[in-house]
Amino acid sequence: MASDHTRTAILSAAERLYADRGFGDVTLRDIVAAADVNLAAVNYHFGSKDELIAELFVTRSLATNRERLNELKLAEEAGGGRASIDAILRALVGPTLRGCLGPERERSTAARFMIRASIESVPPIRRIKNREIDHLRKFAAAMKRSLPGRSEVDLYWGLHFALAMAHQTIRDSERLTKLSEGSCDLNDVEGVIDRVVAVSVMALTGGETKIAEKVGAQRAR
Amino acid sequence: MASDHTRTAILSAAERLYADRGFGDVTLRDIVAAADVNLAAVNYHFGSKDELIAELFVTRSLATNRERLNELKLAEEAGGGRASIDAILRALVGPTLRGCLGPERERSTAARFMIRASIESVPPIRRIKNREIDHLRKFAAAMKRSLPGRSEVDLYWGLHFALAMAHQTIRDSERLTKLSEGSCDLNDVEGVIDRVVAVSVMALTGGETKIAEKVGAQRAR
DNA sequence: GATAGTTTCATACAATTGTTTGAATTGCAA
DNA sequence: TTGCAATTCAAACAATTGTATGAAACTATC
Repeated sequence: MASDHTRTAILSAAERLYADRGFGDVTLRDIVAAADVNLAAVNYHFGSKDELIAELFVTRSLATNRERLNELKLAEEAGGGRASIDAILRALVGPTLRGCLGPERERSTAARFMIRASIESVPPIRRIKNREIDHLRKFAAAMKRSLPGRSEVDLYWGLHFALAMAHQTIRDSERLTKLSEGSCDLNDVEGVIDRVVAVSVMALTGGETKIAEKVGAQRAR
Repeated sequence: MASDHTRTAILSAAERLYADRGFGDVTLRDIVAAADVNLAAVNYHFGSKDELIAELFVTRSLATNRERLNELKLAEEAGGGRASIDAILRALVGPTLRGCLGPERERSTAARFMIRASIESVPPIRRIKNREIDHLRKFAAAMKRSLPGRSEVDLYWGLHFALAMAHQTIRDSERLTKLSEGSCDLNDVEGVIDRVVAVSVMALTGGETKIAEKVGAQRAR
């Protein structure tokens, strides 16, 4: 490989086009035109369109996961091996939200690409997301250390809900903005993170009896 | 229209195929083959493929919205015009979750179709979802009546988070099952609803000071 | 039972798409 | 320079897809 020029030109053109127009209506011809390379170059360098998309997604995905684990490590070190549940959840949802939210005009191509990936969910990306579980398991383990008294089921539900709130906020920030007529400030990223974390922490700690009673009562029906 | 036979055959074949195999790889030819009608029938009866998909989705969507509003009305009548926040949120997320969750083998075609629609988010469906805001506004109004002391921003966030938890649970129940190695019982639909509602209620009531402090502190940075 | 309107049908259209091919070009090492 | 591998290129391939067409079949009304 003399110089990655063609390869990187394809990658960045593809990321930008997918970010701008979605996976649905961007063709390889659009990409090679924007990258100013030959059509066959995509298959030569990546094998197929899906593998190109996959490479784009794994790159950004691994970066986010690294940030998450790094924040988790810092939190655990600060807590002498046991991080607070607040810090754990913050490490989980913080990098994703910071990466995708914020003033629309300031959003990087990478951010917009990841938002698209979150909304459209095309097959090659779905396949990769399915392998994300090992990564999440590390957070589940940390949560278990942080809240040893809590049942595993509750922890998993808490983790699930935290991710749900974060992802839906990314995916559908527009709806919340419209619904609230702009009064919910999605540009205040740290404020959003605080909200998601606060609710998640409450789900995992505050409502112990409440949830246990309700779910118990439900099951006994 | 002598008999809707062709029309309904197309609708139910399409719903089943989309439910089973997703929007991505079901063609009009697949649908007409399954419905045992002519290819041109789709364009004749629906105008276009997208309009067919739209009709499928609006039908199910309106049904869910009716259920939601009905539950809301019952709750408000029971509370003398002011429903409890618990009941409001239950009316919001209950119908959707009941419609889409439950034992996989017992799921109706309609349920599986709506799960697909939630996962794949194809353009005609996205367009319809964007018009859902008026419907949600009714729940926001009910919540406002139920929790007059709460700021509107908090209410919108609570509504947003409730829907986030419900939808992510539908969209990604598989991940939660795998992550928890089956210990999170997603077949206990009422139990799931209880969890979502309980967390949402806590988000809207329990943590008032906590969230206010945190968000406030954050904003002051 | 003729007629007008509706519905069905086979077929073709037109455009798009990812992929492949084989030759040309380039870059680098011997 | 020569030779070889890597890369680029134009062109074509092959398959799919939604849609349009115009004739045929059907239905119900008068």
